[in-house]
Amino acid sequence: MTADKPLRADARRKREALLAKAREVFDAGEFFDLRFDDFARLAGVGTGTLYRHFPTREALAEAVYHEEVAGLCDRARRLQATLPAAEALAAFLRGMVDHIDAHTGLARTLATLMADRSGDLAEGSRALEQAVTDLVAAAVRDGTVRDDVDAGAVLMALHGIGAAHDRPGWRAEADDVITLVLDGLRRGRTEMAQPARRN
Amino acid sequence: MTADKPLRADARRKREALLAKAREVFDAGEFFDLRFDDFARLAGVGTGTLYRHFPTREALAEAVYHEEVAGLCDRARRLQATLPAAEALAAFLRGMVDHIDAHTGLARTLATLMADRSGDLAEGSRALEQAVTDLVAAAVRDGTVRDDVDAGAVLMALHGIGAAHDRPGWRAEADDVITLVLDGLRRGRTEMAQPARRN
DNA sequence: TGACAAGTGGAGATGACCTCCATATCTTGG
DNA sequence: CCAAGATATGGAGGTCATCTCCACTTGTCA
Repeated sequence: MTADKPLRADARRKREALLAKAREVFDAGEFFDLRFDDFARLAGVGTGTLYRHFPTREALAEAVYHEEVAGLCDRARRLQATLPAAEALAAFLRGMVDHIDAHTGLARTLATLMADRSGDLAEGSRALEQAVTDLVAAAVRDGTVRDDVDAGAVLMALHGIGAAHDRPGWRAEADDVITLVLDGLRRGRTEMAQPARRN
Repeated sequence: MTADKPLRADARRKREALLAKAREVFDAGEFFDLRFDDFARLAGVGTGTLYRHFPTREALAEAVYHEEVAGLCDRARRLQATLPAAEALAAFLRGMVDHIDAHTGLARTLATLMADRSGDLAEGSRALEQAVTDLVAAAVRDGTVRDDVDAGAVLMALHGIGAAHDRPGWRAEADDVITLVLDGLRRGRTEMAQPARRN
């Protein structure tokens, strides 16, 4: 998988410059308002070089996203190691909202990419999904969370939060989504909520 | 608002043709794989005519989306008139999943547009939002649903469902999201779910 | 240090988007 | 019914972002 060849010193430097500038532009939310060529210039690199390192906008985004996700996964692991399962899950989800809130531009960018070509980001997402799945599984194991809903549902809810981040009352609503999910995850309680599954 | 001038017979016909073809292409999920010019040809119309009626892709989408939303709002009103508030809400949300499931291409298209330029669809969305808000408000009024979460949170969750519609286990996960939301909406239950709001 | 490999940058081809206007089609008053 | 004016059409062509290509520079290794 990561059988990448050594990469010349020169090249690594340019690549780093591109990533650094990309992170900056991401956070400013200007990723899509910028001509891709201009972005190259902005990073002090020729167009050709940009395209060599990142063949598409999405590839560049994926690279940034990757580090982002790695950080979040670390956090999930730390929480899981130091808190009871249910609290770890709650803390993680609350933290996600904080994180998105603190990096609005990045959230906007990623939401767009997700919707556009979710395939390209799927690999990065997988790690995040795994982290959430682990958190939920642990809580199910110790009986604090119901076992009849898929962790994917939590991912979907998170996705909704990220994708809708430009709503006026975003922060409050996002917190409410988490509240609903966490309360909904408590064991039992399915009276008015049977899916009318057809065939 | 709708102070549109009469529109010539000819023009109306073309416009209708465009909308019909658009709906078709939407449902097939090919909306973004098609050159906009080619779409005009496909609908049997010149490029100029296409652009006159719908200045942008988004404008065209908005028109299709508008009818879509009108149908959903009707449904919400009917449910609200014939069922107890909580059941109406549940039925509506379950029905949304069915609807999206039955119109995958459309869901994909709308999700993309939402993320890209949510501003353009905001007007259409507003009607849907109002419908959900009404359903929730009624359920809050008769005491079956908690009053401390915003209806916007439900919208966000729905958004997540729509946006993630290409996940492998979509249907089951979508049902689970609704289950979580509905169970979470039941009164009380906030022990492990306090938002750690900062300032 | 020389020679080969690896990487660079930017000029220009490509192709999608949108504008513009000469032409065609409706409509309406006489 | 028919002219005249208003309204709408379509597609050729301009504009501009994207991406390719290759002559040249820079790094690496013996």
